[in-house]
Amino acid sequence: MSRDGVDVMTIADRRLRRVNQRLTAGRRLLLAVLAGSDRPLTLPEILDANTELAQSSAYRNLVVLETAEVVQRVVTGDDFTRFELTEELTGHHHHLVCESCGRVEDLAAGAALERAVSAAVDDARRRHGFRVEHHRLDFVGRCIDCA
Amino acid sequence: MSRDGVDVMTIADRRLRRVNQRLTAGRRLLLAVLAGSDRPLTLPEILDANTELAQSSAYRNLVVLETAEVVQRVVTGDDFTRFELTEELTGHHHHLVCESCGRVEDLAAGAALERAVSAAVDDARRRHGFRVEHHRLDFVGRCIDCA
DNA sequence: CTCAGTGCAAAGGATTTGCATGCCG
DNA sequence: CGGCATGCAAATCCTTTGCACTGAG
Repeated sequence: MSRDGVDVMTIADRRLRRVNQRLTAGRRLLLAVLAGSDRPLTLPEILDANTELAQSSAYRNLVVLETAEVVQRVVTGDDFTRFELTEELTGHHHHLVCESCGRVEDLAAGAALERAVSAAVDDARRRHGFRVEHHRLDFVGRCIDCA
Repeated sequence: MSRDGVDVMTIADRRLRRVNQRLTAGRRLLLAVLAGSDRPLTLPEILDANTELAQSSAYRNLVVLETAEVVQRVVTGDDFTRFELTEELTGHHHHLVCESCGRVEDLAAGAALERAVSAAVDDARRRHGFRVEHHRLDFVGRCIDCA
């Protein structure tokens, strides 16, 4: 469980209003599924956990939630895009991507690592004029089941 | 230019043989284009640089080169997968991904950052039983032209 | 009532694949 | 000659979109 469910809904409601969208039943359902997972989920996984919602509505609502900055996409290269709550809701973390089964787990970020990343961000600004907004760090390998 | 062209072909030839594949003219062409770029390229970009090759052949050969561990995919989330030479050929680096225009630039990795990453790798092993093979770090933001 | 949200079905589009042809060894 | 690489065209399949309907306010 990533975070207390009430908080997520409250924040989502506020952010949706900010972009003139409403927190509907379907969106609430999606958020509940994502909040109940400790890893990003594919659309099939989301629908399995939740037979109530049509596939197209799920995709459409995820776009809305993404626009409202409540949900973000995680692209790993396998067939499906995955979705998770934004890091402001779950805390900054990285991903462990199993190249055998495709599974994606969350890994909490450490302070030392983030400090080193900050230095690299400065480097990117200085050497490339690139203004970094955020970063993503994926560790690719074999999960405990596939090892 | 990522690396001396002759080296790339020699290494590619060796690795292709290792998986019972040949270094054909088309594959040589693809490698030359990738070796001549300082950033990962989309398939349309590769074909633009190189009118000689059919789209399907390009895709198919990239799969072969990937299997031979000469080429690797870079997935950023926009419409196209990108391709680059494997890091053993180009050196370890990270990516600057512009969320406005989609452009991807290379950023050389620093020693301090890689040390911190190593520590995180150990952490993943200890806490998740995950065996990390490699990692990818993308900095997402605005490139100098889009800032 | 009105308008946004929903579901179904169809379209879109990057990538993959089938198959006939040609070429390298 | 034999088999693999190639090109064209068609298929795949995740994701998006069109459209008519429904329900909340």
